[in-house]
Amino acid sequence: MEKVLSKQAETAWILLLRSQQVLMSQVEAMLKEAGLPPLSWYDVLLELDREPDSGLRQFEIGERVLLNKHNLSRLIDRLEKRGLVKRQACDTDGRGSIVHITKQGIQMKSEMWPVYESAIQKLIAELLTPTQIRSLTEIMNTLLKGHTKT
Amino acid sequence: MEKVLSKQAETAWILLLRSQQVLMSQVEAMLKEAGLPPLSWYDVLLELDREPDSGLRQFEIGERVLLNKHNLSRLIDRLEKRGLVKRQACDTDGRGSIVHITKQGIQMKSEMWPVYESAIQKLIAELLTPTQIRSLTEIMNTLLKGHTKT
DNA sequence: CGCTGTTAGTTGCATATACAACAACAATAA
DNA sequence: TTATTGTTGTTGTATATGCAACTAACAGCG
Repeated sequence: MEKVLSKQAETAWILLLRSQQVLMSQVEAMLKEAGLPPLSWYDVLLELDREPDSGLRQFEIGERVLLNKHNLSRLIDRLEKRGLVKRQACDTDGRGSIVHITKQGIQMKSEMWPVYESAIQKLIAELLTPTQIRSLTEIMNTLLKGHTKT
Repeated sequence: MEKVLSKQAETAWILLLRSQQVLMSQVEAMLKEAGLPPLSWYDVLLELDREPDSGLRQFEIGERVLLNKHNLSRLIDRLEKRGLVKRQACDTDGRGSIVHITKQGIQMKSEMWPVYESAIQKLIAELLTPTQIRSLTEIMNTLLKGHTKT
C-alpha cells in the first residue's frame, strides 16, 4: 500500500480546477464581449453542422456534448427560439425529434468561431510549447479514458 | 505569421474542457453519494480552516477560491444556515464581516476530505505517472500565469 | 465638516442547472 | 393481442449563477 495520496497529485488537481475556472470564464467573457452567446451554444451548433443533412437526435447531441437531457432539452429550446436550430418530427421514432441547424445557425457558428479560435490561441497556443501541448493532450486523454471504467 | 491555430492546440483545448466536465461531475457525484455538500463548500471551509483565529473577510475568501462576491455572499449564507460558518462584525471596517469556521464546519471539512481525497486518488493519481503529474502541474501553472496578463 | 469616489457586501431579477416525476413511444416477451 | 420494461424527451421545482442596482461604510480632499 502506497502513500494515501501524493501531495503532487493533489497539487495537480487543484491547479487543474483553477485553470479550468479561469480559462472558461475568460473564453465566456470574450464571447460575451463580442455580443455572442455562450460556449455551450457553439458546441451544439458545431455538432449539428457536422450532420447538416441528417440532423441529430437530441440524445445524440447529448452524448457528444456531454450534456444530460434535462439541460439539453431547454438549451435546444433557446437555440430554436433564436432560429439557430429547428426540430423536426422523427419518422422512425414518434417520441423524439430530429434537430437540424438552420442557415442562421450556420451563420452564428461562423461568427463565433473566430472569437473562440483567438481565445484558444491566446489562452493555450501562445503559452505552451508544442511539446507541452502534446503532453497535455496525452494526459487529458488518459484522464478521460479512466473515467469510463468503474 | 504562423498558422492561425494549430489543430494540436485546439484538440488539447477540447480535451481539457471535456475532462473538466467529467472530472468535476465525478467528484460531485461521489460527494453526493456520500451525502455530502458540493465541492465549493469544501473550498471555502478549507480556506477558513487555515485561519481559525483571525478568520477571513469575504473578499479574501473570494480571491482564494476564485468566486465573485455575488455568489460568495449567498454561499456563505448557505454555510451559515447550516452552522458551518459564522459571520462576525468587523471592528476595523464597518461594512464587512469576518467569517469564521465553526466546530461543525471543521467537522464537515474532515468528513468531506476522505471522499475528496479518494476521488483525486482514483481520478488522477492512479491514472497518471509521476512524470505526467509533474508535467500537468507545470502546464497548469503556465496557463494560470498567462491569464493574469492583459 | 461636506463632497466625491471607491470598496464590501447584499438583494432583485433573469437565466442556467440538477433532480425527480411524468408522458409518449419503442421493443420485447408472454 | 396485452403486459412489461426501457428509452426519449418535457416539465415542475428547487437551487445555483451572473449581472446590475443598491446600501453602507471607507478614504481622500476641499
